[in-house]
Amino acid sequence: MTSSLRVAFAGTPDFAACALAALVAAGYTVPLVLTQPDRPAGRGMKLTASAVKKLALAHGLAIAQPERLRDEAQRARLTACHPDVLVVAAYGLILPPEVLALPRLGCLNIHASLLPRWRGAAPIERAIAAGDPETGVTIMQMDAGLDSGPMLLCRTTAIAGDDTAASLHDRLARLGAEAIVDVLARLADDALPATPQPDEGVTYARKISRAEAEFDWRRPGRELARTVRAFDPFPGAFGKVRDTAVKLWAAHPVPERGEPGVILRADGAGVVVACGEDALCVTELQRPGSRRLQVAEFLRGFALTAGDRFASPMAAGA
RNA sequence: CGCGGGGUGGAGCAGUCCGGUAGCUCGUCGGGCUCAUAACCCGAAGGUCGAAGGUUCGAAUCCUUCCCCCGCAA
Repeated sequence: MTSSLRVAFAGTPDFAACALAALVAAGYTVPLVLTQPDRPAGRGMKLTASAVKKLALAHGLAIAQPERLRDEAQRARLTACHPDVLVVAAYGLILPPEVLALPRLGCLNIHASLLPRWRGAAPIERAIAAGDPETGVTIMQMDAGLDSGPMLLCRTTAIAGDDTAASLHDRLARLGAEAIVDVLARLADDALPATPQPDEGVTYARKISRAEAEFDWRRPGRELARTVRAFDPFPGAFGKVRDTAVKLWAAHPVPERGEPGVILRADGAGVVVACGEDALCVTELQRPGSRRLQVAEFLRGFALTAGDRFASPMAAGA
């Protein structure tokens, strides 16, 4: 690799780390890596470095972890490293206009959806939950809006019936990494036209909240089944039975009917819960303190039977 | 010191508060019943009760330290 591009990087979680790894592997000079400050996280709330920071440390790259980028002082190190381009992936900070204008070739963002669909925070989860047949990654030139900049390159992938947020995340992270390397190679040749995002088809992928992880059983089983996959591994769809929050990790819709939330059957084949339309057959679950278990094993330690019912969060909140 | 649950034959759990060498469901193996079966009946194998130390005549059970798994909260 003989590229002379100086590629600064800004990102935080695994999705971003995957891209950074690809840039390093491709031989680019990465003069500075921006990532979120270490935060208390996980059990014990210990201060934890981001995935990007760990990778940067492993490669001996310079790291900056500003709280914000509004002040000149906070941008000092970025300015000083004179990047040709700044690659941004799931960074978690708003880039002010001054930063967007700083690199000679601008700022490129790796976004995990086929823009303009699913702009925003949780594109992977929303695409699965919505039942999209396919999704992908988009490399775009960043502008002042939220994921609204002109597109340089898209890579698509079909969403399989058994894809979870985890599996799709990993696939998109790899696609994104390949795509950004591809774009940078062509960017140098100035051979990459930017396509403005169409006004049609814009949707926003709002952040996944804990509240929506608790199932409203009045929704169709088909939707709930997709949500189970969309919320795996985080935050994990769950329902409350016998005063216990039971997480649902695998489920499929079945053509049965009943009062929403009521368990129609519970055996080694699955726990069948009635929904708004059809029913949901849950085949992998987890109770607090325990691990994920296949139904048969789960039922040995937590006896659910026909007639038990999952609580309805909406009714309780009203 | 963020809060909390748990590690018991291959799997999932009970027993731990009120110490006395372990039980349930399932699986496995053998036999039986049956046209047949993932069903049913009879029998068997299989556990240093996460690790180390301590208290005790005696510890899965009480005390100390450590390792591992997980839920909440971020």
